Amino acid sequence: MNIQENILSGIQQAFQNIFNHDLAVDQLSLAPTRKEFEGTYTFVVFPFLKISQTTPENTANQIGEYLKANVSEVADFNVVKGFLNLVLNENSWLDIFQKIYSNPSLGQLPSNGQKVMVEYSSPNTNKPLHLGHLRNNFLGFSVAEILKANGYEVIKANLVNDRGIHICKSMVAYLHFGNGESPETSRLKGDHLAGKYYVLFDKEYKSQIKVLIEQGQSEEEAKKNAPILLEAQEMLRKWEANDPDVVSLWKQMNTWVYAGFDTTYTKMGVDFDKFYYESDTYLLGKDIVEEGLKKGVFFKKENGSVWVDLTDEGLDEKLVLRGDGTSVYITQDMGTADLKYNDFQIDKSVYVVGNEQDYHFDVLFKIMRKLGRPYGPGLYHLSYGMVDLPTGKMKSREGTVVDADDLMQEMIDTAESHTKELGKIEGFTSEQAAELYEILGLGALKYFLLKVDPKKRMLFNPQESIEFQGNTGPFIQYSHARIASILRKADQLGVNYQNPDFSSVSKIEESESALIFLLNDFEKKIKQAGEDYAPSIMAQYLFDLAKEYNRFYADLPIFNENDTNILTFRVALSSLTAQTIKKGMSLLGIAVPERM
RNA sequence: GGCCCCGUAGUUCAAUGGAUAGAAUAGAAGUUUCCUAAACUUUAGAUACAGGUUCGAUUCCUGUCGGGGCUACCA
Repeated sequence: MNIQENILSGIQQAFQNIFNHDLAVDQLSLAPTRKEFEGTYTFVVFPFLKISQTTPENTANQIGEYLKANVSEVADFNVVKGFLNLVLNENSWLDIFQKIYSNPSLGQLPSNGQKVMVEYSSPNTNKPLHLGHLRNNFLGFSVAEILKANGYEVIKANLVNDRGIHICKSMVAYLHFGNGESPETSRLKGDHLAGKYYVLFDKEYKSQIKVLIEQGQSEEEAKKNAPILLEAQEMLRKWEANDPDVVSLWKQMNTWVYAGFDTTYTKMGVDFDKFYYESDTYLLGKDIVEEGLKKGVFFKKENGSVWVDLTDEGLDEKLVLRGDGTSVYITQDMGTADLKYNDFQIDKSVYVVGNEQDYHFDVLFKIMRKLGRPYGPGLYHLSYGMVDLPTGKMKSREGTVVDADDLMQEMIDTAESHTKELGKIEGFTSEQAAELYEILGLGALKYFLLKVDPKKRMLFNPQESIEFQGNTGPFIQYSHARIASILRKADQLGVNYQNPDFSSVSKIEESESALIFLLNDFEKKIKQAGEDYAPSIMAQYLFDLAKEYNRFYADLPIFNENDTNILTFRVALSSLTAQTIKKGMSLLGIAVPERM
């Protein structure tokens, strides 16, 4: 039982003994005391005045007296209006610290026996990844790691969109303008090569439209009749008919693209346990349409098209199969949902997909629940907001995107020049230096994209957004490096902080208890981040922790301390902070350096 | 038009219905014979607007204004 649970159960007893009223513990909660008041935890009594039948002050005072007398950790209390502020005694702080410090599996909750799949990334194979994909990939990876820490068995999945009209566009343009170019001859990464022809397609398409309009067609007609578009559509038909030439070109281009993606994923530091390809799954789901018709969940219209009626759930009627018997996207998504379950018997399934598809997933999940799928209640759309540029939205076709590879490299370069300016790489080999620049550059980028609530739209200003000071990844990394330096010194001096004896430590400074308070919160934050699928909660926490550590660091010079036990305690406190930062940052997919 | 999301310091972000709305950055002023100044300390600055519910509203409800998304037998 941890300290908060202890106090809450004390409050529960207080209500029983003083007001003769039974309350469940989960009706009670503690908030951290604001720093302008004395105390650690605050209990707000306003909601319970009906029970106490007296003034807020009286209620708070009576509960305070009870806690002081009956809960050993509570040393004192004060009451401000309806706020009961609790002061913990010094021994409790040490007890709390020692309990966490001796836990061999810091930041890892025991297995809950559940399996969850996190699908993320899910790129199209006609173009390279951009800034928006970075948010998706970092989010997906981080959420997967956070769920692991919460005790889930996690399967990271990537559903690659490797077929369809967009790939055919790149292929057609390649046939026209490619001259047999390959990644080797052009020295372009494969995904960038495919992207180049996607852009070329659009350029040619637009100029053909212009010509057709000049010849007298309406814009609408011209958009449908442009020869290069007709070619792409014809190519898609051939692909579906398994035309050997088309399939061979398709395989060739995808092979190039995957090699490019591999490089990018490695740089990002993300990975996957399972790949699904839409070329394998795009025909799935038709059996579910049949099933739905039999169960009466779907209905058929006169022209043979199949629909689901979701008006009772506040949505519309939605098409699930075309009149000609061909699939729409949701048909395939139904099939893939079943496929995932059949492959892994997952309890939960998380889809990391942008919020422009909110409606689509709302419909998909409601359908699967109506069909009574066992995994239905565990379906979750992690809907994240777009990343905007100061110039507006990014568009791949028009080339107004921030390329993922370029951006990561710029970050690493910036980290390098910044580090050199500060003169911080004395004694580094060139390999070590290069590794550090990568850790810092990617740390800054990942932290920047993860510190914001995933649901919210965010702005990325390439000039100003990425910094290395303040609420940033490098600030937290720096705090870790500082501690690492202290631990090296402690090791040199033979300080036994691994198995410390704190029996003679009697006084806890304010900056120490504030730090212990935060360290004690780590597990709670892991749970919250998992329940809300929100790495931002972890990011904010780590920033607060690093900030608190730097305050402690400036406040109390460790090696000037004469009392060996106190010195050892402070080194141990530093060590636990470093471990917490390291583990917490790993949940964000961010590495921390030993020196910087 | 219909549906959904969002409006918080100059800027980028916080705040399970709780106290005097927190940070960071940019601005102003300080800290280094002392473990890494990518740090620390001090200072100034914000809930779009109008109602309502509540002991208490940035948070919940209604309306207005502003921004974004969805609205195809596309995804």
